[in-house]
Amino acid sequence: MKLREFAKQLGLSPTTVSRALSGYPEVSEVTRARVAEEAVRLGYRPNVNAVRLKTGRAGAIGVVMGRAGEFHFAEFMAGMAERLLTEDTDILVIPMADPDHNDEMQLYRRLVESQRVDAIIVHSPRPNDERIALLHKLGMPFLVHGRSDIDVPHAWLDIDNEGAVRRATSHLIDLGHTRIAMINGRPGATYALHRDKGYREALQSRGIELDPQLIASGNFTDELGFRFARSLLEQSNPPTAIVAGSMMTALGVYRAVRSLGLQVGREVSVIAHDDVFPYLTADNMAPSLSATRSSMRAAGTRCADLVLQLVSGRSPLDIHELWPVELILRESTAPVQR
Amino acid sequence: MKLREFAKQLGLSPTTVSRALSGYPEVSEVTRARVAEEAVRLGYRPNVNAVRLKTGRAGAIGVVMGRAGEFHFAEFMAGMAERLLTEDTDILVIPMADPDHNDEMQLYRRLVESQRVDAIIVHSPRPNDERIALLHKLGMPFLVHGRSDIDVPHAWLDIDNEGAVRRATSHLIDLGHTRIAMINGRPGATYALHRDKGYREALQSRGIELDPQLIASGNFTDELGFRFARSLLEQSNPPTAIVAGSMMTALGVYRAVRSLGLQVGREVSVIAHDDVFPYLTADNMAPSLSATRSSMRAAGTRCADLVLQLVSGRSPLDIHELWPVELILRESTAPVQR
DNA sequence: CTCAAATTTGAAAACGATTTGGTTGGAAAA
DNA sequence: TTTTCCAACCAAATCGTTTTCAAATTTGAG
Repeated sequence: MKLREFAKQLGLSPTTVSRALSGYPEVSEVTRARVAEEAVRLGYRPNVNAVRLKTGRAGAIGVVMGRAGEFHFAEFMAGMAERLLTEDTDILVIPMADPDHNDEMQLYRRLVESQRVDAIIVHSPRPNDERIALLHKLGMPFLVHGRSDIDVPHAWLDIDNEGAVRRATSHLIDLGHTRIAMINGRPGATYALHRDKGYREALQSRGIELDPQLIASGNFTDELGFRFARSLLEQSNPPTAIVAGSMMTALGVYRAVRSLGLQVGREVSVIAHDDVFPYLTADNMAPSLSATRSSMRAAGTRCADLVLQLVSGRSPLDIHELWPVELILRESTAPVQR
Repeated sequence: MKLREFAKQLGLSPTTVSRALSGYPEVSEVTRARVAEEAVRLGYRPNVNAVRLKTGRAGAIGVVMGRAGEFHFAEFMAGMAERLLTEDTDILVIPMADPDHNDEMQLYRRLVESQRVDAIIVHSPRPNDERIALLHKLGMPFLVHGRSDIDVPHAWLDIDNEGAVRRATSHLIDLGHTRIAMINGRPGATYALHRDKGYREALQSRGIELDPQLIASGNFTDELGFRFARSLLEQSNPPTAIVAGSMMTALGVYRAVRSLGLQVGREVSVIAHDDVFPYLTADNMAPSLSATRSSMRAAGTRCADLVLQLVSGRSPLDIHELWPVELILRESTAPVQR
């Protein structure tokens, strides 16, 4: 059913019908009601492509998905979806070609030029992120999930990674730990730098010298957690505590500790960061896992919200949200054994 | 840059340019080359919305995302993305409103009517799935990821859940186990029925009577695995083996076993189904986890491929792929202890 | 009761591509 | 030489909306 047809059935012009449905003021309430009602009854629905062509709006916001298939991606998306449910806006998932650099720039450029999205969400930005510069230059609205130091105005939402790790580390120091290992994310992303900073600051402020051997970084897999923890704990001067970075690495760390006949929450304390997954909870681990917590799903919801505001004209200049992170203490952290 | 403008710069008509770029035969090779080259140089790119309006193609395939934020969703998507990278097709993620029934039908209906997608992938179908009937009725191309008994012709791709669980269970029986518990997915979905069937058949063919107490079902969370395994193992007549359903429930089961001072691969054997995640591998669990394995990512890739074929006219009638599942034996399965 | 102002409605021109149904000029066939 | 055919190109219609500008209708003041 097309507009023409539908309008004819109502004995109205396409103009009026279009206006009635899009909520313009210059149509009487009585006809608006009638149009709305009949639209449902006869099943009229504007052709989305025609609308988009005419209005120039794409009706979608783009999310570039890395190749790694990060496990928190689904949660973030679910959060976005929740917010966009009532909106007439889609989520467009754009696969990232290669981790290759030029290619990624090409990807963003093409995405903008093809006008398939009204805005883009940029994940895991780097301190000096070309994507941000590019999007800004191209005039595409975008929201950065994470932070960047780049000298280009942009909207962002991030969690306080630095503070989270600082508090986690400090707490371990409070418990008497001095050899504290740390598993970070892939080097390059700002959040990894922030975590590193939080870790260093906590140590430094308590006069503990940093041992570079105690730091690892890479994708948040259980394997990384296992290998690193295991190799450290086998050494002569093992750490007594580990800041594990993510739920998956924490699983690996737990396994490593057990495999050596040690016990988490006794010989080794562990704190991880918990993005809050429905299928794997810190509370349920054994022993329950102390964690810095921040809901990835909530972040997705809020990001969607902010992007909608961005699209409808809000300036990116004053969109800067830094979410605090809670530290929840459970059984995996305990005073250092002597 | 619009087509008009671009064509004028080349001294050609929009017609010829359009044809040159879309690979029509009635344009000379030399002009085609020139057009292609200049398009890159001047940065001309057809407006996607105009193309879609004119051709009636949406250039996107829809995937409805459940609210649960299942952890395998990201992998499936990553797989799809891989295939669609070179194609000019987007993935549209549609949030599912409520698990409420009517709403879901509404969702699909609206999705089809709004013409935002060229095809839809339906996940976790039920034996008699109204969504399938609806999509068929509405004439929207779709691919079912999973199977349905519904009496409507449709394309599908599924893994052999029944065979996988049958083999897993049989193997446990071969090892001497007779009390074998089973954790299934949410009741209702066909795959859960298939798994149940595989389980029952394996038992029956070996003359083992089924104990309904040994079966659980629900979302694949570590919590479910833990609670169920724990409660069973505390009983007077505990199972000696558990078919754990998923990696996450397997984690819970492992925890439960350990929490009771028992050992996986000794007092209790465990087999799970592994969708192959980069961040959590069966091989890395301790003890390493015997698993039926089938790559979710590969399924995503293939589904994308099939959907593309569907869109370009291939009949759904002969698209039926049943993927075999490998059973990989590791340390978590061992002969029953006596 | 008139006339201007305010409220509703419509006709037609976009939006930016694709595609139908021609032209055109030159080579091959008669 | 004339006719036929083909390759290469183009003008204009079209996809289904939104929106500008103008017309018709109603309202309210004088």
